Amino acid sequence: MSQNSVHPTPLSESDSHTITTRAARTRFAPSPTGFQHIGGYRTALFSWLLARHTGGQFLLRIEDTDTARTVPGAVDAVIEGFKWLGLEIDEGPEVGGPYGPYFQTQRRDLYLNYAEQLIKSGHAYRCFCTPERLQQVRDQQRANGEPPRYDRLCRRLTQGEIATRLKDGMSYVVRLASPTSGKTVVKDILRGEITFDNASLDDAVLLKSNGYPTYHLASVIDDHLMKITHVVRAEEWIPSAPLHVITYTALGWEPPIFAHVPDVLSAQGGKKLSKRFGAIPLLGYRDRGYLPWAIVNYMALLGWSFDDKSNVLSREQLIEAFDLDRVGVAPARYDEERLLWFNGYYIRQLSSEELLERSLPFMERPEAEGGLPDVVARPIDRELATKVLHLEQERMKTLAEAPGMTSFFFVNTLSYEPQTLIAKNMDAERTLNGLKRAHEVLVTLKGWEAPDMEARLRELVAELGLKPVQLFTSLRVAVTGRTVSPPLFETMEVLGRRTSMARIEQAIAALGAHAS
RNA sequence: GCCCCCAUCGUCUAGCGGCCUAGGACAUCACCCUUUCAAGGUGGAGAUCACGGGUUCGAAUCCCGUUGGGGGUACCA
Repeated sequence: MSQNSVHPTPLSESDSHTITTRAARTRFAPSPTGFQHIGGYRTALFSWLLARHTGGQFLLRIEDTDTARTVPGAVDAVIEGFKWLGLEIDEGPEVGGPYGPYFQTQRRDLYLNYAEQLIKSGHAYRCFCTPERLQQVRDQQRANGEPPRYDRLCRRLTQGEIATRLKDGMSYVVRLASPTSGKTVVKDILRGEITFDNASLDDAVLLKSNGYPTYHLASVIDDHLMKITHVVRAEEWIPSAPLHVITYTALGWEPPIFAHVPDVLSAQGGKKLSKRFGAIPLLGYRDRGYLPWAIVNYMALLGWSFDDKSNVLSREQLIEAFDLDRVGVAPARYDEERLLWFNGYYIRQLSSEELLERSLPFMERPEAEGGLPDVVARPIDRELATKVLHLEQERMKTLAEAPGMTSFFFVNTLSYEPQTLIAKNMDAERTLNGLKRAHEVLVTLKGWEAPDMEARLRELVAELGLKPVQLFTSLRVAVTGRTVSPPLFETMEVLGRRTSMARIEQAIAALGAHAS
């Protein structure tokens, strides 16, 4: 088997069925050269969902063969990201597994052996060309309007010439001997069959001169050895997919099923989401107060849909419903508004305890990092926080908003413009009077419960011939220091009698001074 | 340049030849609820299904072309 074209069979109905029903082993194989963002995790999510849906396994493999670009901490961050999202990894670094190691740098001998095997079988060859010559060739080709490709100089070397160079200690790479005629078909479960003219293929480097494999070799070998059934990866891999198919075949292996999923585009423009174009690392969302499942739910619907109306999906529902067949092929744009909506929705679903546990870290961080004012003692009173959070729950879009929204419950002194005490269609005098009368009414109250306050204060509103807004606005500002707050009476109840009354008194004083 | 992928409301999408005078969600607007803001409810606006040719009794749905966007073109993944 050498330079023949590959003749695949079309994807039939039954193929497509068995393809998604048998237990799938999938993998996410990032290179630790940076920090993964929503785009990468979305691809990983599809992989994970396929594995879970079919009762298979999801593995994590670190493609760290580009040692120069490896970034410290990137591996830990990826794993941390999966943990945070709640997507378990069945095999990989940390958890191990029967097909390890899961770092490609620890599998060098494997790649070397297979490269050797490919050379022996004539599917690959040593190339002694220098980078300079390669560059020169490409420049020339470009100048001639030809597609830049390796000119296969070393493919024509005789055994003797090769031996001489080896003896001279010349460094070399190993290249794939791509077929030069015929066609190679890549079967993609999402896109059907993609046909490539072999004449347009390049003799890709499989093994670098430093002995490390390139993606093209390493991923093929690992995916096969790790028994990966479905390769779910970004669409940027489509152009090199024929090389992979050829390599599988050359090694005598059956290629896995490919699913090239579309990119996630940046919010601003039609560019692929990336650090350069508006992407933030996944864990950045955790720091910004996002709930992991809100992210997962949002990501799942970026390029995949269940039907014409499903929107909010639980973990169980998602796993049950997910199918590769329903993954779209058109790139989707990242939409922060929609993500925020999901986040707000899931925050509203939280129990009091969960809301507390999730919000506390945000409230307790230093003021400079967005936490409550530093004058508020840590740890924060959990009982108070629970009540307060309950009041703000349906208003929060992110957990990071908690400190800002609730600070007036925790501080001793409020600071606001006395002017804001005066409601629309009110004046200072009537406002002052209203506050004084409200104070009188509240003082006489036996208990300190919202329904009571509301009943008595509404009577007062009627007595003063005012509209509820006219009085309640003043009280709101007096008690919270802001014009926007949770419902007034519940707020006062949580705030407590002493604090509420003191604040109303302060407002009266402030307004008195302001008016005079 | 060459190769490849893609194309339905602003955004995510449903649609896989007749159920479409194109459905849902986010965003947006109005109204209701209402002590503010939210949440919730109701309703509206918003897509000549990129364009042009076919095929067909019939096309958003199939085919071809055009345009537009994206990706690849490394001893990076």
